[in-house]
Amino acid sequence: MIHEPAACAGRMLAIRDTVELLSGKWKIQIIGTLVFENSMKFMELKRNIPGIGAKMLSKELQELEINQLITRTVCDTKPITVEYKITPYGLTLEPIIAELATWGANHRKHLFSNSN
Amino acid sequence: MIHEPAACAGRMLAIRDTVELLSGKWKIQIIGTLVFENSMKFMELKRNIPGIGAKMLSKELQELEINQLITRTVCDTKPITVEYKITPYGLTLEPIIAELATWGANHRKHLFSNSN
DNA sequence: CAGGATCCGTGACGATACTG
DNA sequence: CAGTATCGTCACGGATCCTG
Repeated sequence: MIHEPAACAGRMLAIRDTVELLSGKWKIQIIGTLVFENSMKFMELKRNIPGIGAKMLSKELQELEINQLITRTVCDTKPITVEYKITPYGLTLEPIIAELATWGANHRKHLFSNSN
Repeated sequence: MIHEPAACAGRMLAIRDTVELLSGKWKIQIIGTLVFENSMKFMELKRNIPGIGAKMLSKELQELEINQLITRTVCDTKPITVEYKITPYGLTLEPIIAELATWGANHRKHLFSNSN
């Protein structure tokens, strides 16, 4: 963590890249559950992420797949079924997810201790 | 990091909270520069974040201030000047920012090694 | 210089209905 | 069940002008 202007600019660019990759209302949540569960069916994901619609889930999953963060596998079960799995590269995001989770948990306590 | 359903739901909630707090196109970048520079004038921030407009910068700063992540101080200089500073609580976000930055940097290498 | 007021376009997002 | 197609909306975000 050096503090020169050039390094700072590069750091900002890196941040921008990551944020853009995880843009959208649901991507972080999707990655968050897949990092934990490793693998999940479309319907399970939909149930696990309250409020998301099929269209949005489908779209976000496609974008995540394009970026090599997850894989999509069609299982030939009775009614067709699709399994989404996090890739090794996607697992790389785990530290970010973990930080977001622990910060959010602490934030709850913070709000509470301020008598909210 | 236990793996029971209840803990999972709580974790998702925490993630959601954090993401919401940092929602918007610019908040993470603003926090990112303030975590580094600690304190900055409005105009410096605007120069430091390419593409942002005065209205957006102002709005995002207000929301960050409401959430106790930064402070706003009016300096009575010749033409008035406002200084934004990260709070101790705001500094708490540093691990998240750091993770985003290092991941983004690695992502660049990843894309390069895949001959893009 | 900081930032509010106003106007406006775009696209992200949602609901519904439909196919294989 | 998984996904697409179609349609509609609203708020996010940008450009410009104006004030203390």
